[in-house]
Amino acid sequence: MTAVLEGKLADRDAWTADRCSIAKALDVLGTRSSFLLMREAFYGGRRFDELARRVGISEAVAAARLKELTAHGLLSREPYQEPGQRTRHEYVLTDKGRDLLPVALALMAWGDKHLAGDRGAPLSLRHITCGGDVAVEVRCSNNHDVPLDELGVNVARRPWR
Amino acid sequence: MTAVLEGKLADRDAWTADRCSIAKALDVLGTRSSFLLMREAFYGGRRFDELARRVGISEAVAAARLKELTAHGLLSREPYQEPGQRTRHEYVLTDKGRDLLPVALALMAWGDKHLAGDRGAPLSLRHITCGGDVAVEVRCSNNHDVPLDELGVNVARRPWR
DNA sequence: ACGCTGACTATGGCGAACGCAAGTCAGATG
DNA sequence: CATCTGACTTGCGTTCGCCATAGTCAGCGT
Repeated sequence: MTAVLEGKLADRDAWTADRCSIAKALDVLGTRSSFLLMREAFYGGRRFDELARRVGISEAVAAARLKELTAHGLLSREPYQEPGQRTRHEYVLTDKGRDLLPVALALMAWGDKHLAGDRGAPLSLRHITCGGDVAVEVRCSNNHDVPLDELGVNVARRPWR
Repeated sequence: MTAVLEGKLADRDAWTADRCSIAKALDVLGTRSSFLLMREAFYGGRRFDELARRVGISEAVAAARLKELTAHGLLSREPYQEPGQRTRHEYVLTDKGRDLLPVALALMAWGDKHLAGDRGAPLSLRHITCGGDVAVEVRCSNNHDVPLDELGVNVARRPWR
């Protein structure tokens, strides 16, 4: 019960996953603290010490991770000023960072299902404009739910250039 | 532009994400090598040295990670025997491991979009029973696509007990 | 000019993750 | 019985991620 490797991929010894996007993504989000900082950004966290505190990491680590995340373009460091306060910087989600939402929610859903204790999932998600429950789904363009054994993996055709 | 924290969650100082399922999931899948081993399992990898080689990690690390992944119930270690060969063990996906598919595909999609080089996404996915392209989507029960700013986050009601 | 505060930086130390190289072990084959 | 091979284990050294503590720095308010 695995994915179906099609075309050239069928011969498992004829290729390696060296350009794998999963591996590249893990290089960017390699650490627990990076990912949890993104979680806080989704929840609206913006200020340095707030992010560090909520994630539960030291300020030194927060500084290092935030530097990486901004360097990779997941967050951007923007100046802001509260009245009567001096200019400071806040960390806001970029489009690239926002696109991680399905990853975060998929991970949350998996944890809710398989790791939550007796008390079940701590949070629930709903679509505020219609009230419906929210889930992450693997779907095809004909709107079928796609289980692993119906997932075909191919070498992508080279985009025209 | 963030998620909408509703109910008790609205006061960001009144709670911490201490039971967060994302954090728990990251504790299990904390390392790059763990996750890449799961990727290989999705692709059908089963044997020890095959998994280690394809992920590109040393056998020592592979042994340690596979032990963790089986302990956490994402893989199970099953005996098998090829004709004329002695009994060996292979690592096969459990339901719990298979449920990580949305996470893996979401991560792949993100990497494809934001990290792939000039040559674009290396792999493409299709639904083998209908031919449609496959994607990971954040959807509500009324089938709307849910962007971050329409995502409401609430404290889950305690399941009855 | 001085203090205060938020946002970092610096230093030291620890354990975890990893690679490399070498060693072990079980059992089918000859 | 000796060999061979896949599946590990062991040992060593390095790097990484992290914490704790302490220090720096900028600029607003007084």
